[in-house]
Amino acid sequence: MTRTENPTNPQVQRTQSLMLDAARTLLDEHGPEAVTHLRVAEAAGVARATVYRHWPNRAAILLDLLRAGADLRLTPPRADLTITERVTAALTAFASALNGDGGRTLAAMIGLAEWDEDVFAALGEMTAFGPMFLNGIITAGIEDGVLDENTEPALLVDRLIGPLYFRRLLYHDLITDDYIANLVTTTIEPLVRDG
Amino acid sequence: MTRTENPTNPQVQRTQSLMLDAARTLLDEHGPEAVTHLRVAEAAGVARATVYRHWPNRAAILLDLLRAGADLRLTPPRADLTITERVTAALTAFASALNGDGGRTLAAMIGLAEWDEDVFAALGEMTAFGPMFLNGIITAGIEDGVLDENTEPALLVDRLIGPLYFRRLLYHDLITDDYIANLVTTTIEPLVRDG
DNA sequence: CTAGAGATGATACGGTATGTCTCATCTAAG
DNA sequence: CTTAGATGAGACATACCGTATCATCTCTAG
Repeated sequence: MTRTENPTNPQVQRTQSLMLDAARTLLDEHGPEAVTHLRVAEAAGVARATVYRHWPNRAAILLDLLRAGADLRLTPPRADLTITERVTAALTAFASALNGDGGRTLAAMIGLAEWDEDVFAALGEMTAFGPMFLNGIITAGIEDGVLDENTEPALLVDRLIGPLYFRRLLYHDLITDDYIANLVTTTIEPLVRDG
Repeated sequence: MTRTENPTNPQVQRTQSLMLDAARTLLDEHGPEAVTHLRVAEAAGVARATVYRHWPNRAAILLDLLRAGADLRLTPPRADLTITERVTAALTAFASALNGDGGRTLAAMIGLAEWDEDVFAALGEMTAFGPMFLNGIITAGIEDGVLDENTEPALLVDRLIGPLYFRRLLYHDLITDDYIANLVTTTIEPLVRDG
């Protein structure tokens, strides 16, 4: 088995792209256990040996797949919005990722991360940005005197994001705008100075 | 393959218990993918055919395993406690389940439930009791006039339990009493009448 | 206690997946 | 055009899977 080494080679990029697309479809439709060298090769129209040349084992395929799923893009918070509006915007972007393919990917990662530290690390990278982003909004709110000064940003982030994960992962619910609005109102409002 | 039929037979109970113990160890140590007929048979000191006689496929083994993990026992809420104390007690019991083997079982189920509706149903059964229990405490609090009358019990349950799942599943954190205390205080206090 | 029903152990079998290897063919770049 | 490198096709040994058979063991009815 000669390993593939040159990532700039367009031939390599093309076959790798084919395989990753096939692997992603397999993951979405049948779960992590379906992502196997044989099935990826068949789905991608590629020789089985080629899949082995790119990834020595199944975990490596999944890792590449999961890392690519970490494309949560949040627009910077606009200064002209209230703290409630800024938090709502962040959670809405977050929820749309959870409602889409990101939710399934996340569920798969949670199941794997418990026994695979590489997946756990990838899970950390993938999910770190959202909470960090929210933390920034909250910290700014405290410094600006808009939020109660005794607020613990980290805990508040958990209290805002936790319910979204909870509903998505355990009930397979879609997160609606109404849900986010109620969550933000009940969670943030008591912390807003005066009001 | 002659299927095993009589569950009262002590011989059946003994071998089944051996196999389930072995399967649980495999699940805890190596994850759901390690729970296979062959490995269960080897670990249990049982013939491979016997494992097939009890469960036709791997999903069936996992289901029996996961269902057995749903033994969350909560003591009835005591009337002499405040609403905060009652919620804290419930969350503490809940957290200790998450901190123990229940956390890994839950992570495994979340990963599987996305693509297996039987596991999803089992997940629902397993996790329904905690929220229902909390919901009862909260509803009683509202009826007694202790909590704000505009409180939505279902959302409040999400806001209390969601953060626990979030920290356990995504960060592999142990849930401490301090964390629960802070969570309950910040979440419940604004809803308590007068105070 | 004994006889019979049922459960298990041991083993065999075909089918399939896995991981590696070889070599012919194809593609990209000088 | 030439050549290094990547892929396709297939072979190969190994391992796992699901099923079947039959002897042996265990429980229970009588």
